[in-house]
Amino acid sequence: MVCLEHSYIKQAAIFNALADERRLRILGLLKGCERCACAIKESLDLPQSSLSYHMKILCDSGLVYARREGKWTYYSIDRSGCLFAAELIKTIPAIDTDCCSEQKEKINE
Amino acid sequence: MVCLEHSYIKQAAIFNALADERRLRILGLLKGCERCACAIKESLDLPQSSLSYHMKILCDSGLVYARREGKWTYYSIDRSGCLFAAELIKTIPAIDTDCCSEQKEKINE
DNA sequence: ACCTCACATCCAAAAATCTAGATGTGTAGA
DNA sequence: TCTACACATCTAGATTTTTGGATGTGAGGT
Repeated sequence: MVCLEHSYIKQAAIFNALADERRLRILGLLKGCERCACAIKESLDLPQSSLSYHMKILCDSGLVYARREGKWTYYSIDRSGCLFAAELIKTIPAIDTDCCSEQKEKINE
Repeated sequence: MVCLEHSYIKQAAIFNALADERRLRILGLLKGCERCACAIKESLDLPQSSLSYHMKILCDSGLVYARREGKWTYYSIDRSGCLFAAELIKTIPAIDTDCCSEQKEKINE
């Protein structure tokens, strides 16, 4: 059983990685295909250092996986990280609500 | 069919609302039960104006619903907003990947 | 009408994030 | 070993976000 209380900071890091238009665009580019930094850089038209900055945020959050091959770095979606993120967000709407049942009774009055 | 390309900004706003430890904590408090601002304020030990600021971000993102009753404002999870967010994040891991099939063939060589 | 309460909004300062040029690091080829 | 390349990291400045006290607003209560 995971203690959500102590993982809010980690959760926030994941959502923060998703909270940027360019990073979402990068994730879109990585859908299904590994790409090297230079390819992403050209697609998004970003300075190299800026791309590197955003890639680091995505990798640190666990959403993206980086693989070094010679001079190139290939990035790809980290499936397990993304599945974790999807699980996280599923817990938020709280479709199955058990707390505050007394309040529900109030509403039903 | 939704054009994801043009909705990255809206998506980013939703994830941005989730990209903060305190806001996640607030969503945790709201799981299943409506709460008034003062209750949340006491749980999180935040100045009133600061709480109001975070509640506005959550409401603007569509994740939380605010209801006025007399002097009090009651907040609750906006289920449809959260379901939309869950749908969004589901599209990111790209479990079903169709693009770049030529690259997959390369890998299989 | 006046007061208080619950909350929203304003505002200036503080903190965090982002940008992009400069520099550093590791790899590969000559 | 020298050079070029691909990318990471550093850095200072720009921009954005957050904070929290002050103030505004609307709903009761007296």
